[in-house]
Amino acid sequence: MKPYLQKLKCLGDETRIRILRLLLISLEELCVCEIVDALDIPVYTISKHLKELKNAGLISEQRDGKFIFYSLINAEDNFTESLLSAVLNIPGNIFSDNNDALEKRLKLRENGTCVIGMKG
Amino acid sequence: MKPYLQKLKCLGDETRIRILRLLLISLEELCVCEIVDALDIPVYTISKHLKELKNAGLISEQRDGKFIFYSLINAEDNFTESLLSAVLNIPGNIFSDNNDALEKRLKLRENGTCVIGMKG
DNA sequence: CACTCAATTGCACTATTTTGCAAATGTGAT
DNA sequence: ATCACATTTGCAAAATAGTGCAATTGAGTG
Repeated sequence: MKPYLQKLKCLGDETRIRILRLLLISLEELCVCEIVDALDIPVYTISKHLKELKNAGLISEQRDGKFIFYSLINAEDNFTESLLSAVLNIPGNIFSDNNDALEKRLKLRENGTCVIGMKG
Repeated sequence: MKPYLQKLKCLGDETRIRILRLLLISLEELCVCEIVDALDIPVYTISKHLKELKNAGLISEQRDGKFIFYSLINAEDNFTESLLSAVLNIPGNIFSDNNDALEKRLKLRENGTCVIGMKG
């Protein structure tokens, strides 16, 4: 039960849902500072939520130099797949501000990767 | 965001997941006392969780004399549908004790409805 | 109306979770 | 080694959620 409950609990927080949505929509790995700018939430808060999502097995982490990128795991089981599909089925307008901010932020990438820090 | 988050939060509690599983598997309305016996959890705890599930719009309530029956809503939107399908995708063995107890309890029905109280 | 029983509720208590800040870590550059 | 900067972490405070019991409601019955 524990792993299932852990994933479910993870989805019970607005910030984590917003993070998952960004990753679901953008379909690529995102740098912590890009997520911070897209959601306009303090780094340490984002960082802690990312940790929980990772512990729950919903996202994975790759470091590239100074930057740390997170990406969705690809759901290997029906349970996780249904969960992610639920997140994706939340109407998009709720997230339009976040998406706009992310889009703007992603334009600042160079060679397809993050090169600037926070407060961009 | 609120209604979506409310449903998601609802799924972050083990007791509520067990209640939903019973309703999903049995595919019929269940009396509070039947749920109590199936899960072996105090009535007042069950009652409070049922209330939350109802407030979240996941189940509905019908009184019939002394007894109150709860049943799953039929998901009208993709979001809710995905959520319920996630619950259904949790491996069944975790719930086998509950299912066995429920089955035993349902045998005590008369004319297809609950006629006895708690601690059956 | 009084009694019984199913179910809910109010309140206090105890987790569990979230947040905020300051300090620490890790990495690249000078 | 020092500095700058992205990110994480530890710890205390604040907010939220869950539990247990006693009291209450609501419905049926004598």
